[in-house]
Amino acid sequence: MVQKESQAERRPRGRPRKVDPETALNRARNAFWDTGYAATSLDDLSAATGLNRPSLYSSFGDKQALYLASLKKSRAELTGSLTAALKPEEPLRVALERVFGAASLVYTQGERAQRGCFLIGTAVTEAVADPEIRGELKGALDEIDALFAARLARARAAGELAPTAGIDGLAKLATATLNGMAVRARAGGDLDTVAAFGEALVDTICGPR
Amino acid sequence: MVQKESQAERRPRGRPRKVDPETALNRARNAFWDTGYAATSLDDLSAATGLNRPSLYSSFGDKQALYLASLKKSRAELTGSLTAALKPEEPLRVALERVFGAASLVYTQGERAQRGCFLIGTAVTEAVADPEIRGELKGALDEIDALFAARLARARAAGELAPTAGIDGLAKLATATLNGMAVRARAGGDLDTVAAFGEALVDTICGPR
DNA sequence: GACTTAAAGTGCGAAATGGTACAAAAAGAA
DNA sequence: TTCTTTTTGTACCATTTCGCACTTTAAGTC
Repeated sequence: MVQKESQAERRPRGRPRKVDPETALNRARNAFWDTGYAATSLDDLSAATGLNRPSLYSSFGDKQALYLASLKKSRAELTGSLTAALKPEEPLRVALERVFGAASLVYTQGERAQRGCFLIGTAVTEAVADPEIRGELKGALDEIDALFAARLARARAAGELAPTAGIDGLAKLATATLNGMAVRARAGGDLDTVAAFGEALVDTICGPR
Repeated sequence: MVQKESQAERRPRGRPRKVDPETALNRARNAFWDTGYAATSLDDLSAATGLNRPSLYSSFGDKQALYLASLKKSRAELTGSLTAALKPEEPLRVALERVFGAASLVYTQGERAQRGCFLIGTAVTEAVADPEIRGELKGALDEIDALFAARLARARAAGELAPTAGIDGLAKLATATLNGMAVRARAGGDLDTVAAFGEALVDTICGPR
């Protein structure tokens, strides 16, 4: 039988949660984002989320499961916002500038220090030893390649790019540029330094302004 | 007084080393390369080098010092081979193809799995929490930018590039491409996949073949 | 052969880490 | 009020980890 939810704040049965799983996951992800998977202890995660270890376990499983949930969420957010930012109703240059401008801002934010992209900053190191993380990372990167390629193909069809433009190659260059920006942000490069990568790529694809 | 070394294999005073520091450092670096700084324990390093923990300590200091030595060595090797590969006597395309071809090969090698670039695979994660690692990483990246930029400026002066070409931007794109290739390799991308990034960049800079 | 030097090897200890068993608490349901 | 349900909180355990004190070994030197 389907339960009817007359009101959204219908309380479940037992003791109420101290913090809802969504924000707990966000906080845990922030902890991983700062220090990486291996260097982030369960005590760190407990302090970051406000949940003690047993509560973390009952909500997310062990440390690796919690990290994988963070990783999948980041991947979903990333591809989602990229899809939205690349919307085809605008000129290619506008879309690309929005993508790389937004990336510059996000990558150079952070309380402790600039953190770059979650995937680049945390999953890349773990990918060699953990096949599941590796697969998730590869899936995300391939997806980003495909999103750029689709948008570039559309631009070429609209006459914004030369008919001979190598769509797949340019798309890979766009993904690599995002990667390079994330790396540079974590290395401490300031906003202008990071943004310069995006501008260089946009100029390369769309021609100098 | 300067000590005269009549023969190169002049033995020092005490018990001979089981393994010379150079190869020990290489082996330790390999261990870090696979699993990253945080996830590589002193026992792992001991097993990898063949030295027990006290010997590691007396030779290199603590774990962080050993890692920093690995990092600095990798940086030196990287900039050194990049300088050599970019030698100006050849056409720009040849030099760039050698750089990115060699990177593809190196990045997709590894016993456990493909390991990419040492800096990207290990230092990027640690850079946020460790200012010393961050500084070393930033120094390496800026140096790579500068090496590419110098070579591109020379090519432009030689008429291989348009006089209007944005040297600094293209150099940053080249560095970002290397970063992206390292990321992709660690994500499990095969040699052709990784090499495609380099080819896309070379075509972009030098024009399609 | 006795002495010195420098490295290897053994073993310990304090702390941190991942994980869990079990009790206490906070809510709704009967 | 009593019972059920679900989460929180406490305490604990086994293992790992980093680091070091101390002994032993292998060489050269006198």
